[in-house]
Amino acid sequence: MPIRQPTLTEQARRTQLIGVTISLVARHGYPGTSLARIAEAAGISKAAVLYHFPSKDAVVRAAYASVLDGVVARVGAAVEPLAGAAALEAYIRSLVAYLRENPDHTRMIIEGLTADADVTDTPHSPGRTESVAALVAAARDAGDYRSDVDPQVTAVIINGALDAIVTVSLTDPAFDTARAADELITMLGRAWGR
Amino acid sequence: MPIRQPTLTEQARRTQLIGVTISLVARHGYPGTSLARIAEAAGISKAAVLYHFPSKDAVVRAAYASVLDGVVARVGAAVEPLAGAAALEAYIRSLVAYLRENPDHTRMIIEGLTADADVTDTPHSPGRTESVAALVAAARDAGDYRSDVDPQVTAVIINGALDAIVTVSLTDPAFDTARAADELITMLGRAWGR
DNA sequence: AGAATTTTCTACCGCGTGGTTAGTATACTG
DNA sequence: CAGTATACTAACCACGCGGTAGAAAATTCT
Repeated sequence: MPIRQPTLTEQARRTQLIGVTISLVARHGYPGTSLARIAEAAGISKAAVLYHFPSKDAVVRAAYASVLDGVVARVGAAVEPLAGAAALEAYIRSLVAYLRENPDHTRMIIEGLTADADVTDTPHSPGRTESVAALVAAARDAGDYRSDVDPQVTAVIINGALDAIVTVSLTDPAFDTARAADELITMLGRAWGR
Repeated sequence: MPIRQPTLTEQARRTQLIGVTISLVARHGYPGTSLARIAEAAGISKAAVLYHFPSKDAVVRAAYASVLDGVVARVGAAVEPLAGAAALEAYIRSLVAYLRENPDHTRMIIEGLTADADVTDTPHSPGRTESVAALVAAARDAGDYRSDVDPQVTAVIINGALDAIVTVSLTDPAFDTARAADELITMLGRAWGR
C-alpha cells in the first residue's frame, strides 16, 4: 500500500474542523480564532485537532482554501459560458450573490485579504485583479467597451467597489446588494460602453 | 488646581509613543503590535508606557485618532472651498494623494477599518459613507450630476474603489494612484454627469 | 478473541500577552 | 533644606497561546 487513503472519520473530522473554523473566523476574526476555541467548537481536545492537522495555521489555511474554492467554483460557472461585457457583468452579479448568501465565507475572505503582513505575506489571491482585468480587456476586444479603457485600473476599481458592497451588506442587512451590483454595472456601461 | 495641564515631557512622550505605534501597526499590523514592542521602540519600559496611557489599547486608539485627524484635516481643507462635483473630485484626489504620501498612516487606517469584531466593535469611521453620499447628493443638487443618481450606493462604490486603489499602491509602488483617481473621476463623470 | 492501528484525552511545557506593584532617581517648590 | 510631584525601572503576576508526551479508549483487522 504505497499511498495512504484517508479514513472516513479522518475525512469527516477534517471537514468538520474546517467548518467550525470558518464560522469562528467569521465571528471572532483571525486573531480571535485560537486552537483551543476550534477544539471546543468541534467538541474535541486541542491534541485531537493537531492529530488531523499539522498545526493550527494549517487548519486556518485549509478553511480559507475551502471557501476560496467555493466562490471560485460558483463564479467560474457563472462566467464561463459568457463572453464580452456579459461575462464581466456575470462576475459582478454572481460574486455579490454568492457572498450575500454565505456571510460566514464572506467574513473569512475579508479577514483573509487583510491578513497581517507579519511572516506570512499576502495569501491575498494574487490573480484576482488580473482575472478581472482580463474580463475587462475581453469586453473591450469584443467591441462592448471603448478601446481606451484601462483594464488594470478598471479592475482595481471594480474589485474595490465589490468588496465595499459586500462589507457594507454585512453590517447593514438592509443594504440592497443586488441593486448596488446593478448600479455598478450601469456605471461601467455608461462610462465604457459604446 | 482644578485642571491638569500636561507637562512638556508628557506631551513629548505621548507624541513619541503615538509615532512609534503608527509605524509598528504599519509594519506588523494590529495584532502584532504589543505593549512590549511599543515600549522597546520608544526606548522605555512597558510600565512607563502605561504611565502615560491608561492601557495599551488607549495608545493604539490615540494613534488611530491621530492619523484620522490628519487625513480629515487635509481632505477637509481640499474639499471645503469647493462645491458640486468639484468638491467630490477634490475629495477623491486629495484622499489618494494624502495616503500616497503617508504610507504608514495608510496601513494604520486600513488595519483599523478591518478591526476585529470582537469586543470592540467597528471604530470604522461611521460617517465616511454618509459624508461621501452628501457630496454626491450636493453634486446632484448643483445640477452637475443626473437626478437619478443614488448617493448612498454611489458613495459605497467610490469609497471601495478608493480603498482598493490605495491598497494596491501599497504592494505595487509602480501603480499610478493619481491616474487611477482620475480614471475613477472620469467614470463618475461619464456615468452621472449631464 | 486477540492484535494492531486509529483516534482521542489529560497533563504539561515554554512563551508572550496586558497589566500591577514597589521602589527610585530627578526636579521643582515652600 | 525638607517635601512633593514627576517620570521612570525592575520584578512580578495570571492568563491564554500553540504545541508535545504518553497513556487510554475506540475501532478495525486477522
